[in-house]
Amino acid sequence: MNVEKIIKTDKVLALPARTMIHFALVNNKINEQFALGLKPFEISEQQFNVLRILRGQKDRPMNLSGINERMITKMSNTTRLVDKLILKGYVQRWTCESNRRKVEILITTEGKAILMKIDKVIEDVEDKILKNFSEKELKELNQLLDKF
Amino acid sequence: MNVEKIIKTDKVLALPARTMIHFALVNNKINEQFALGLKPFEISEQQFNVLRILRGQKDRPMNLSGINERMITKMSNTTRLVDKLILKGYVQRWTCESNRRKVEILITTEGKAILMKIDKVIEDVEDKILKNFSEKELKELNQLLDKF
DNA sequence: CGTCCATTTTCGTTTTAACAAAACTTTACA
DNA sequence: TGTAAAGTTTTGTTAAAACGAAAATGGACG
Repeated sequence: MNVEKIIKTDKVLALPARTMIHFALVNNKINEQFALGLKPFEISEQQFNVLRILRGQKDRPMNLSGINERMITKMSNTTRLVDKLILKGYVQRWTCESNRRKVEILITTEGKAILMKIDKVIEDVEDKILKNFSEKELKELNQLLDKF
Repeated sequence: MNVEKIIKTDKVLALPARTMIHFALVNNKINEQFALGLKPFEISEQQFNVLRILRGQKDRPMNLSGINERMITKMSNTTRLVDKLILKGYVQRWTCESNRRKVEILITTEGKAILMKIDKVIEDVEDKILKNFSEKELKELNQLLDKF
């Protein structure tokens, strides 16, 4: 990926600015690929994230805050993400017995099933996106990303 | 930034998956900072990009495709970005004499003026985001980003 | 018990993005 | 010239995200 070529400039970009633009371009590329992979499942990337998070808790139900803390979405929208997933039958929700302010959210069997299918596709997408990286380079990249 | 801590997992993530999550987290952080910096100017990041692109062309007017090629937004939305900027008085638009399908878009004096103010803020945001990076590390990061 | 406050979730609204299709102009060419 | 095709921009519609405020419950304390 050549930044200057993509944004069609012949100027020399300052390194920090170039890094920011570079980052945005890569992120865009990644998002496109993920969206493409998820499209056949008619599920958005954030919905997919919710499902992954719920699966990670095994069969322990989570409440909204718990889910939200692990995501980058705003709380108010997490509610709606869960709404969508309920409509599709991938998660269940009920209000918590002991504390009626809370809700308990759990992934369903159907949710787990589709997640397994999606997993394969996502792995392929990841491999495709990262195909130019050696393991060593990936580690270096992760170390650099840690600095943010 | 510690990925596992942020997403509150105690699992060992596969390196490709971790990289993708890492990337998304960093991108989110960057966007938040930029949005915060731009907020006082009541201008979105994409609107800011349009202005920067127009300035880059000096006083040569651009058409929509030209702007759009340098951005990650879809064409149809670039129209609306320009609409917003016209309302604010930062750009002008008229239909091209020689080819009436095209439009000519130009940054105004007001546009250049606000851009100069924004520049300072954006530089600060960049420096803040990248404060943990040495120049050498920034170059390494850019080289790794090129591999995408 | 009643009242105030903190916690948790949801709702309403506005802005932004994605996608598809229409509108308008030019060009080519029969 | 008339008409189809291609190029350029705009519009319409729907889904997603950002932001702020409201609702509902639980806990503390007079």
